[in-house]
Amino acid sequence: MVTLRDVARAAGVSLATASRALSDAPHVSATNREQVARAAQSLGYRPHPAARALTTGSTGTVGLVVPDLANPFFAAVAKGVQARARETGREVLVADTDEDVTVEPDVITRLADRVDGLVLCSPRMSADALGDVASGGRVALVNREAPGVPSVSFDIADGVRQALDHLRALGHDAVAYVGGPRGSWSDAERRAASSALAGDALLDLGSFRPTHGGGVQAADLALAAGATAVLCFNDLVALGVLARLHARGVAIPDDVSVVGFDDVAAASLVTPALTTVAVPLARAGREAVDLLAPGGDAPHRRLPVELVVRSSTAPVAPAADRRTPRTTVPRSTDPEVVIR
Amino acid sequence: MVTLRDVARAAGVSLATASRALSDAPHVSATNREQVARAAQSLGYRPHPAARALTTGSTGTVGLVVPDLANPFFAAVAKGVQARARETGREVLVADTDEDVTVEPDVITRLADRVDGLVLCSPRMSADALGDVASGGRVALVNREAPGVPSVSFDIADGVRQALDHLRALGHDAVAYVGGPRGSWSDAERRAASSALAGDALLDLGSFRPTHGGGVQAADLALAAGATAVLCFNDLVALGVLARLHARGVAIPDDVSVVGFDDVAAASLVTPALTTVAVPLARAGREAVDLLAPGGDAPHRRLPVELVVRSSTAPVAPAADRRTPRTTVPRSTDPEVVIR
DNA sequence: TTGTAGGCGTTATCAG
DNA sequence: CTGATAACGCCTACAA
Repeated sequence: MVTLRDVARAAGVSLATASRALSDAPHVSATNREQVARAAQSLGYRPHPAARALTTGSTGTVGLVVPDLANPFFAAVAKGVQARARETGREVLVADTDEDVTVEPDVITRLADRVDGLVLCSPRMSADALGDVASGGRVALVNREAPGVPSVSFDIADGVRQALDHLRALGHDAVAYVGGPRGSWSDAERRAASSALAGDALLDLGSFRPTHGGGVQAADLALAAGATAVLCFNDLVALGVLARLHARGVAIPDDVSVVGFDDVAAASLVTPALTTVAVPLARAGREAVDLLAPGGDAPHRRLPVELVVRSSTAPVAPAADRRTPRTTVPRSTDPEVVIR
Repeated sequence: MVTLRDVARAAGVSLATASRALSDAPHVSATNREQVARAAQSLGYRPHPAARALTTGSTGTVGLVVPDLANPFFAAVAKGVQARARETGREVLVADTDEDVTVEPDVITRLADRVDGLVLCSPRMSADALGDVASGGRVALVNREAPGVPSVSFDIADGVRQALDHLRALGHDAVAYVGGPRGSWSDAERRAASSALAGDALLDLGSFRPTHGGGVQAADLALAAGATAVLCFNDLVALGVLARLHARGVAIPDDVSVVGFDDVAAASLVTPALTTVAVPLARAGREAVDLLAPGGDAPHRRLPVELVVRSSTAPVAPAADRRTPRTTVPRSTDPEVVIR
């Protein structure tokens, strides 16, 4: 391995001068600066990260904690974090909690010592615990807000409003809400917004796992409740609703309209393409790493969202025109079912 | 910050003893060992990673380079890497090349100095370049093989065989292959296998981008070629094929059968559910981090794959029964289209 | 078994 | 402007 010592020797200067030259600090003659640069170049010198970290106290890496890397929502945020970190010359250390709240503190501590700052995406832990963590060093939240901790979240209330306005404009008066996990910050936001906007007009179907399966489960409830439109916690759930409604013989969007949240890649690829509230995931990731910079207080950035209307929503059909859902649904592994 | 020095002082022993005690090295009296442990515990001592790295030369982190974190294939591998690293007490530093071959070397060098080992997933760079990189330190490949470099890949040939056998058993004789990117190692594997197995009986549709869009494009070609079954480079492509065939009014699996590769999550959620070759992605990630251990030579592990038959494949229909594809396809944003 | 001391590669402080 | 030199926190011969 080639050290700064080697470079200094090759350039015929002292260690100190070499160091200053390379970190283009002031007080270095132009000639020396160049000598050193040349020597470093030709020797292929690369500063030792650990040594640098030891003296400066800065590691040049940011940490990222997500519940599940395989979830497209978090993957998108991770891409943003990664991209911004790279642009600013930092590396990113990721940790996946596997959706397990109880490991969050452990994961965070393990990472904390190795990074300059920590981006916590959708942490499930309590606001208090979050406060403690944040007091230990620079932390930024994504898709979660907590007092005293910088965060970048989304204007969920506005997203709900856009979705509801859209549905109302199409004539839907019986719209159901498929909730996300209890205790989830972003579900609370959606609920608060929707009840403020629609009040009792909204059929609350309850809380579901934020997965395809959760949507399947919710779809039957929506049907039983006589909903003509369904607003879902996220796209994965919406996809599950779509699949189940289809299996039960209800036409989308003719018989019922479905709206998702997030605008994950799959939303636009599915048939019918999903109407959903697009959320700037990657941008959130990028901004979060910028919030890690020591700048002053704890800003709460709220990114704008936008309803993208695709094919899963349409004007309400008169009740008489709606097919009645099948009560028996064929096994999904049976090829016969899936003909369309 | 609490250092080893503090712990030693609190325990009433020297630095060296404290160090030995904590790394449970031999030659430490039981009492001292316990004293130190207690002190460390109560002070909340955590060894400084950089300092440790500086002396030991080992960072306790593994690097992971993937083309695209948002691609479910790579996300699954990343989860495996992450899980295994965590189990073995290491952290993972990820880098996303954004599918850009030209940045691979740069990304790799930047990471190399900060990690004990590097997992390269589906690198696009040349075998030679790969060899150079690997010579610089411990490297393991995933979904790619190169002489002299440890790797874990998949038994692609067997996957192709299983898919082709399945299709043949269903009576398909006109099966088309939708290829992946030129120069891709795994596409080369598929091609080699399929031509060895089916020879001219297989209609080679050419190379396509390994995305939904690539599949859309390929679908029309498959129709024009009169294929009754389509084998795709991966699931994303297969999903594109499905969507396009559907849009053109051809029934799946009645009119044409479609097979994917990878068994990404979306494959089982879509309607009709996709028949595909399941590949142990997470396991590959895990095994790759195990290959990073200094053990001897350069093993090439080849993981078994398995065809999972779902609803996108069925026996060939007599030609007379097949609908003729639409020649005009409605805009995908038109809700009318997507009724099913 | 224990402690002392040197060194890992850098940066930063201080005299020159 | 430059060069010794002292940290940074930890590990590990080596000596006691």
